[in-house]
Amino acid sequence: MKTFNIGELSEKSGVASHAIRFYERENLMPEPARTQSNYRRYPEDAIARLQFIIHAKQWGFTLDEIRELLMLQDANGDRAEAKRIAREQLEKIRHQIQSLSRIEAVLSKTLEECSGEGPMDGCPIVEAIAQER
Amino acid sequence: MKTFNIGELSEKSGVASHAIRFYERENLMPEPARTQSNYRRYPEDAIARLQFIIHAKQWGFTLDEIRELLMLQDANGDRAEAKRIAREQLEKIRHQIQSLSRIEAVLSKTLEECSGEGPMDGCPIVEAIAQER
DNA sequence: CATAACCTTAAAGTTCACTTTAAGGTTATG
DNA sequence: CATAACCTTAAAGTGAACTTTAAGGTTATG
Repeated sequence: MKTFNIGELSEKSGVASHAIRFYERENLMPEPARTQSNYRRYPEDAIARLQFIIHAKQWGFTLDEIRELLMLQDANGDRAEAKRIAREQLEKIRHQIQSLSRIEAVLSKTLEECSGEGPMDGCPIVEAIAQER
Repeated sequence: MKTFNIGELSEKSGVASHAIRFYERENLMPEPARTQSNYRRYPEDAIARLQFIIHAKQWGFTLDEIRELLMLQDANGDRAEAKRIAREQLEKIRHQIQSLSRIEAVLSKTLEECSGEGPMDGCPIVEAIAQER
């Protein structure tokens, strides 16, 4: 099986070498084997693990949550736990969508109302922001 | 007209005293008058200004953007500028809603697929995150 | 008139997720 | 065999938006 230096792993995974070391310190990546000269040597599946991290980040998981998921995987832990983490994440995302949608509605309505001409005094945008609600 | 110490303003506006001083350093709040003993003395409209900042933050504006809006107001500047800032903000919010909605769809589908029972090995949630897409 | 509850400043700490810098040691290339 | 291109560590820096701490000075209360 092939093994990689940190630079090669960085290229293959799209994660900067320093970020990989950072993930190691943060217990997201396991400590890899070392060469005689103390260089990190990674097995091939390190690529998949980094890509898991990247995707989980895109899904809005924090590094703390990702660490939890990875620890469950490493321990071949309980699926119910993973489901709980994912469900909490879904809840968070739905909340975000809701509050952003409310803002979107008010902001787009306000923008329609504002001619974009004249001085700030009485500008509907400013007044909408100043509004209590 | 009434004037306030920073603590009273903090209470009335719901913004911590230290945050108010921070906003002053960041040019979001004007330098207020001082008493003989160098205490800040705020006029009543400082409350409205802080509430404007709070609401604009809730709308997702950064402090940089809020500073811009406040400067436009202070200068009684051009409404077209304010509209541009608000339009950019609307664009950002729409983008966020779109990507969150995509994530919501995949995540909720994945959660339905996962029984929540058994070991992690083969868990659809983990596999969905690991997936390239 | 002591002391609690305010106020002042400057500077450092917080969180997140890294990136950058400094000061080296190692390996590959011409 | 010089030198470029890697690798190592520890520590500091980044940015956003504050919060906390330190070390005081001032004002209100019993």
